[in-house]
Amino acid sequence: MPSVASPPDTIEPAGSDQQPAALSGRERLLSAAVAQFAAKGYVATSVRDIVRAAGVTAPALYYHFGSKEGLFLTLAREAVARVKQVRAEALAAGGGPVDRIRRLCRAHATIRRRYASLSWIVDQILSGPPEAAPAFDFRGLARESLRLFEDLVAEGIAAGELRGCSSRHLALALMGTVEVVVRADVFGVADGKLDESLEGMLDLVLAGAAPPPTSAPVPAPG
Amino acid sequence: MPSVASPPDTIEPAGSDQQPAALSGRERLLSAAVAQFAAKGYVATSVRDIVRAAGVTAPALYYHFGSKEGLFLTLAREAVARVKQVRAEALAAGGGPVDRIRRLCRAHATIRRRYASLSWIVDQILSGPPEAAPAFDFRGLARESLRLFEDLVAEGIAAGELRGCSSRHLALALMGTVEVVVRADVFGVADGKLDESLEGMLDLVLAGAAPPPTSAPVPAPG
DNA sequence: GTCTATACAATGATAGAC
DNA sequence: GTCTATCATTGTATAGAC
Repeated sequence: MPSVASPPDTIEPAGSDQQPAALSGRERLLSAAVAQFAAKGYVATSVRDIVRAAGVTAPALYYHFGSKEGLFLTLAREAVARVKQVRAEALAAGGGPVDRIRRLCRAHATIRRRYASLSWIVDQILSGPPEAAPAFDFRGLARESLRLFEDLVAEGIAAGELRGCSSRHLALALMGTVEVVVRADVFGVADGKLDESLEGMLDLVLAGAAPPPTSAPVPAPG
Repeated sequence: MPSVASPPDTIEPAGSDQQPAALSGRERLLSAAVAQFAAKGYVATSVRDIVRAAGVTAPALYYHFGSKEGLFLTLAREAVARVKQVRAEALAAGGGPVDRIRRLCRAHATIRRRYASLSWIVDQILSGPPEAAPAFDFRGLARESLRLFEDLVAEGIAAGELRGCSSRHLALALMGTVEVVVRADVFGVADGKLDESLEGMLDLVLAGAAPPPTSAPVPAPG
C-alpha cells in the first residue's frame, strides 16, 4: 500500500542531486521525477528521462505508479500535504492576528522556496490551463489560502489591529506579496535579499491597513 | 520578409475561434499557434495540432517559420512588442507619479487579460525554467517593468506624493498586485470583480506609502 | 520488485510535385 | 506558397523471465 512521505524527505533532498543508493527504487523514482518535472515541465519530461535519472528501468515505474500520470499525482498529493502542514504550524504558534498574518506569509514563501521544484510543478498546473498536466485540484488549495488570509484580516480588524478595509482586497494584496517574493528572481532580485524584500513589502501593505492614529487608541477590546 | 503584427490583430482576435478565411496561411498559423500553445503549453502542442487548427498542412508551417520553435519565437517577439507599446501609452498620458503608477498597473493587468493566451505563454517561460519552451529572454522585460515602477516611485517620493520608503519594495508590491489580479481566477475571484479588486489593492498598497498627514503638508515643491 | 526486450502510436521534420 | 507522402525518432506502455 503506497503511502507518501514516510521517509523524512523523500522529495527534494537538500542540495545536490545524487541519490544515496540506500533509497528504494520507489523513492528514487519520486525524487528523480520532481527534479525532472520541475526542470522541463510535465509533458516535456519523458518516462525514459525519469527512470534513467532514478537508475531504474521503465517497468519499475509502472509497477509502482501505474503510469507517468500516477507518479505525478503522487507528487501532487505530497505537495498539498506539505502546504497544509506548514500552514497549520504557522497558525498554531499563536500571537495576534497581524503576527499570524506575517508568519503565514513567511511560511508560504519559505516552503515554496524550500520545495521550489514541487512548487513550480504546482504553479504549472495552477496558472496553466488543462492538458498541460494531469488534472489535479490545486485551485482548492489556493482558495483555502485566500480564505485563511481573509479570516485573519477580519480578525485583525475586529481586534483593532487593522483599520476597517476590505478583507478580500488586503488578503489578495498579501498573497501578491508572497507571489512576488517567490518569483523574485524573475525580476532580478538577489536571493540574499528575499527575506528583506518580503518584510519590506509586508511593512508597506500592512501600513496601508493600519488603524488611524486616533487620539484615543483601542488597545484591546474590553 | 516576415514582419510581425502588420495586420491590426493577427494574434488573438476578439471572442470566438473561427478564422476569417481571408487571412493568409501565415496569419492563420500564428493565430492558431497562440491558442494551442496557451491551451496545452509549448511542448504538449504538436505541429499537427497547429496546422490542423490553422487549416493548412505541415510544410506551410516550416516554410514560414522554419520550425515549431521559430513559430514560437515569432509569437514571443510580438508579445514583447505589445507590452512595450502598452507601457509607453500608459506613461505618455501624463499626470502625477502616483497617477502614472496606477495607470501602469491597470495597463499591465489589462493587456495580460486581453492577450491572456500570449500572456500565459510568456509566464510559462518566465516562471518555468529551461527546456519547458525555447529560450527567450522575457526576464529582461520583467526587470524593465520593475525598474519602471521603481523610477516612478522615486519620482513620487521626490514630489512628496509618497512618503520616504524603499522604492524597490513598493515597486515589488505593486507588481504583486498586478500579478494577483491576473491570476485572480485561481483564487476564485469572479471575473466581474477584477477591476474592483485591482483598485482596492492599489488603494491599500499606496495608502501604506502615503506621506504622513503633517500639519504643514507639502503640496508642491517650490 | 526489478529486469530485457519490444509493441505501437505520435512526434518533428523533409523531399519533391504542383 | 501549398500540397501528398514519408522518414527517423521518441513517446508511453507491456509481456514475460528472474
